[in-house]
Amino acid sequence: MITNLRQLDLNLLLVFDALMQEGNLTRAAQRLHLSQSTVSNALARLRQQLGEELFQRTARGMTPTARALALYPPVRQALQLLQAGLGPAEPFDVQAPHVFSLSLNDYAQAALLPMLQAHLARVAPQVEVVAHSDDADNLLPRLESGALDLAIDYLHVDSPDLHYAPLREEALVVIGRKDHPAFVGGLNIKDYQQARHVIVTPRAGRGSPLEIVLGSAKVRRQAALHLPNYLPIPAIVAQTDLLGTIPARLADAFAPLFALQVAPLPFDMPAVQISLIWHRQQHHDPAHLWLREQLHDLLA
Amino acid sequence: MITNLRQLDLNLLLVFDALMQEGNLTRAAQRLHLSQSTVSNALARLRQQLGEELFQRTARGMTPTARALALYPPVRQALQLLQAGLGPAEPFDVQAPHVFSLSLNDYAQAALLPMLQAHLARVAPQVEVVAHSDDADNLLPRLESGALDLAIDYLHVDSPDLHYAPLREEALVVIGRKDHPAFVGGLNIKDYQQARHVIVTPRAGRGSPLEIVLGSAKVRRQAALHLPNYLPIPAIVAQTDLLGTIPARLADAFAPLFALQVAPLPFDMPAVQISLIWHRQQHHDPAHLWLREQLHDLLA
DNA sequence: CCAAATCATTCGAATAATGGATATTTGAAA
DNA sequence: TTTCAAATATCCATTATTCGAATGATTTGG
Repeated sequence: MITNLRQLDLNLLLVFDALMQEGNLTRAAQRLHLSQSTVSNALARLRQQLGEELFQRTARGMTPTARALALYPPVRQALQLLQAGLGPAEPFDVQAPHVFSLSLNDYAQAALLPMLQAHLARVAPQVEVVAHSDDADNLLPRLESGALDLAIDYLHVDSPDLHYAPLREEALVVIGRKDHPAFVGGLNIKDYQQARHVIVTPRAGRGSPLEIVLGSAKVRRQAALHLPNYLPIPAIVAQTDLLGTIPARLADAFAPLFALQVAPLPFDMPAVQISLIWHRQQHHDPAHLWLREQLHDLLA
Repeated sequence: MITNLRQLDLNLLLVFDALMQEGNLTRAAQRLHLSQSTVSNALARLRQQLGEELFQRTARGMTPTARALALYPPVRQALQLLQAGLGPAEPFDVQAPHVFSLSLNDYAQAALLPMLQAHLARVAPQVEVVAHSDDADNLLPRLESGALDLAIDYLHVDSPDLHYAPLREEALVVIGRKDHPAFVGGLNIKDYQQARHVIVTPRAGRGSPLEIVLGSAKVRRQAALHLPNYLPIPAIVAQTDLLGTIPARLADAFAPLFALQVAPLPFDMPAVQISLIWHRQQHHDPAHLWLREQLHDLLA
């Protein structure tokens, strides 16, 4: 079994690929512009290097063994990747089907995806977007593996492999129900500390910018309710005495609907910088570049 | 530029990969257990075969050119694929993160996904499922490219590349609002033909099993409303004089809620066979195999 | 301009790939 | 069974490639 690719002459994989597709050594040789004997020898070498039978001889050619069948998909896919990657770089075809997968929190989903969707429907109708909820934990590996194309987040994971492009800023405000006593005469820091809060659960070990500012300013607040999402907060706040600290744009949208009071933060905090985040593996991919441009144009 | 992979010695890609990662020819040589001169020669050959400069020499090693940076991701990914594919086949790790993408219509989504999700949450909490709506058109290419792992459908695309596994059968029934006159004294075929219907739009050129049976039995019905989905039908039927022909299980669930009348089809029609559909490229993939088993177990 | 680090080139020996000719194997038809 | 056509394997001489040690050339920071 191969554990290191140096144990194998990768050129033999071209022979394997052709052989799997032709099912016939002579025809595979023709396709490769090689002699039949060369291909036979190559196959023998491949068998020897892998230590396994790959084909069984029949009267009409070669039929693959189970092992060969199992080997074929990754080989085919790898060769296809190389073919595409080494050939001339095709620009992204906006008419072609393509799936992008993004990670972003529920507020960002609600704020950005409709805009993005409307734009895509117009300029690239075959393009699909799959949104995943934000999960700080596996961000890097998922971006690296390509399971995620992009993240939209305030997180700053310190890795030389990640690219960041500022997308927009979100200022935070405090919301509370109509007639909430904390807002009388303006919300000050004492009111804020004495109230109980709905907060968005910090993700695995990482404080949000808000938590960090609160921590360094030694402001303590008591959480009565932890949520994984932002969108339910206005409705909850409207029906309780809890305060919520949420993006201003979100507050602006919901405050009228729920008759909420909105107050600026009673302490200094810079707006939260939301960035596009991607892995350098994707940096030069034409499709990826195109999506980044679209997002940037839409939000700047 | 490479148009045919035979123009290139694929083994050189290992050198390229190591060089990209080390940024230093001497260290790359060490990592590959080759001499420095061998790697230098290999690099010269690679440059010659690609017809492009890939690295620029510096005092500390080699920095990649833009071209090399663009080349690297597909190369890295291809090598990783090969490494994984040629190595010993790892069984699927149910604890590891994994994303499966499925195509199935809205009714199947509602009927199957909660079950699947509950099962996965228990046995494979890190596994995510992405559902895509059914689209007969691009099924084969999307399954082939891996954009879709599985389809769940009654479609039978005749391709030697696709595998089918019967999953379950869906019988169809007719629904109408309470007091709908067509149901008086039992729904017969004349009632069915005279009524107007809500129908699910047949997908690109392909009739559903129902359409086919209707066609060959020369039964004509008039559609008043075409929908792309099944789930809205009960609510629509409840508020109109339209009839709907939908899966019995769906009717059973919604008839009580909307006070609907349910009648068997007034003509002979075998139950619709729903199958798991996948591409042979995926047939041996351990993760894929695992998912197929889970689905099969859940529904049989 | 020097020194240290690093990459490129040269060269002969060893190794491996190639393809023409020929032998062997396969499965189906006679 | 025998025969036959189609196909793969093997042999071998030729050609091409790879390897690494030694040496030469280049780069950049000091």
